[in-house]
Amino acid sequence: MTEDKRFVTKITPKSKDFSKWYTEVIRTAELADYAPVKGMMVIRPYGYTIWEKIQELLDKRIKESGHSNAYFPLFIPESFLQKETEHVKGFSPEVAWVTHGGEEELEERLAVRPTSEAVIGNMYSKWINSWRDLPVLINQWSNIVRWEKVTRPFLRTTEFLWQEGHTAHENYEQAQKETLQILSMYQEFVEKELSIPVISGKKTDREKFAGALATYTIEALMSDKKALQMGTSHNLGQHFSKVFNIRFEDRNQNLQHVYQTSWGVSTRLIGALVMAHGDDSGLQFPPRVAPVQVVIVPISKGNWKENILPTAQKMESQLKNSGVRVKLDDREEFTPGWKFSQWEMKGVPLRLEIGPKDIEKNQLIAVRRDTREKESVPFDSLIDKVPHLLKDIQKSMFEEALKFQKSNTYQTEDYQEFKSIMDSKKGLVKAYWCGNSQCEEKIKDETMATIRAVPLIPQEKRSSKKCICCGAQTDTLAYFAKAY
RNA sequence: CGGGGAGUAGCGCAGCUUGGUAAGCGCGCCUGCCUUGGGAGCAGGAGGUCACCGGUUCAAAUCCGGUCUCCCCGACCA
Repeated sequence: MTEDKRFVTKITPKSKDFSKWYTEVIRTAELADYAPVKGMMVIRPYGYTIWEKIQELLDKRIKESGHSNAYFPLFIPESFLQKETEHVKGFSPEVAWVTHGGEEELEERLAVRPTSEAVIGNMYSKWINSWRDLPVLINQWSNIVRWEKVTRPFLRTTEFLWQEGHTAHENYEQAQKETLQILSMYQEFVEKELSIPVISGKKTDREKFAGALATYTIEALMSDKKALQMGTSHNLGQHFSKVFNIRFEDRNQNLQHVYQTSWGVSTRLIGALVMAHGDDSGLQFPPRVAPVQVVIVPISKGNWKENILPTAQKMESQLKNSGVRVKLDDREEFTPGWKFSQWEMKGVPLRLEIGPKDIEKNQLIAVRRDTREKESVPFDSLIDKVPHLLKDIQKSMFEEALKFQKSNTYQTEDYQEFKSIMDSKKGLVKAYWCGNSQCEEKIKDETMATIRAVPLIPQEKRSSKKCICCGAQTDTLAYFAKAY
């Protein structure tokens, strides 16, 4: 009978229906809610706090590596977008257009930015004249609109928030160096702060950014064993500088076009946090980005307001002073058990319980969200113990995810085996690929798997094998997976 | 964009086949009492333009047409 009651408020188990679990958990935990316009969502305070943490931690890295923030306009003249043909072909199906200002029809339509290469290119042509002006290292935090046909909260929404870096350099080598430096910055950021292990590499021509020379990506395996693109870094070469006429006089007094890069990560990272770490009880956030790192639940028993609450409050202020994001749940209307479930669902990494028995023993109980291990902690060591536990949770969440990634990564040279893995177990499959997009296409048609990344393997470590699809000799190894 | 499913209280749903009696259930919410170490109990109470627009009818949550949104599976997509 209690089983029935519990079932009502519980979310759909992840194993039963992953999609349903995903949307339910996002709404129940109040990360986001659907907005009245198709494909758009409201990021609620609890979810937005995570975005603020991501911004804070990534912005620091962006600035430390020499970049500065700026802000470019939301609207882009249609003629700008059309200058780079590949670019416009790539984005035109998903651009939203402004056609009127008030009642007046505009002479030229304005695109709501689907990305900012075009406006920024236009501005760079005015700002850059000499090699002394280079490199230009600018980042912007902004919103983006892409008219997507299929949308899902955080993973793909009509409007989303992101960061886009746009740099200009003297030569190809410097642009390439920047592209790869950013890629490894993203990898380090995602693995350290979000506790999500990624694979990194180059995108195939089919999957690269519209208008780029080369696109590099970090990809992670979600817990339903599908891959998610977490961030990309593009070497744009001179494509945009040629069409936007971004020229400079180089050190040898020759006039030439700059070499550019662009790179971004978006609110999709929040979706990744949900799918990589969540379980049947709900969300699970790594402490570094968790909106609430520690929740204190006083056991409201007997005369608890006099006997227990003051201690709980003291714990709260001690932790707050030592920089921990802590919340004291002193609501009277809920039982402790209810609160336990509630905060687990919301993904709080550490819970501290304090009850009459603990007061007697001068201790409290600490419960980890990831392992659910309970341990008693003496009051005296609270301030030392909590940061230590949080650090450990951060680390072991990464290790758990890495273990999952490894045990769901396969390597095969047999196409039948490849197919059967994609059919049954799913996950990442490493296989040799000839580099031909026809093979890539064929594999996609037959297995639904796409090439997520071609890992960057140094020449001397390469070996030569047969393409999984056509059998041609090749030294290119690729990661295949079904993807979001 | 194609195929399928759905929209009734904050959430999950029943009612629709056969139009009228009935806007109903569980959870949540409010008030009070009592409880509180893993989603307590009792009593009372509030809450609905039945997604929207139009049509048929004496009468529509229920029948018909259209629109919007969400979910699932494809196609497409940094």
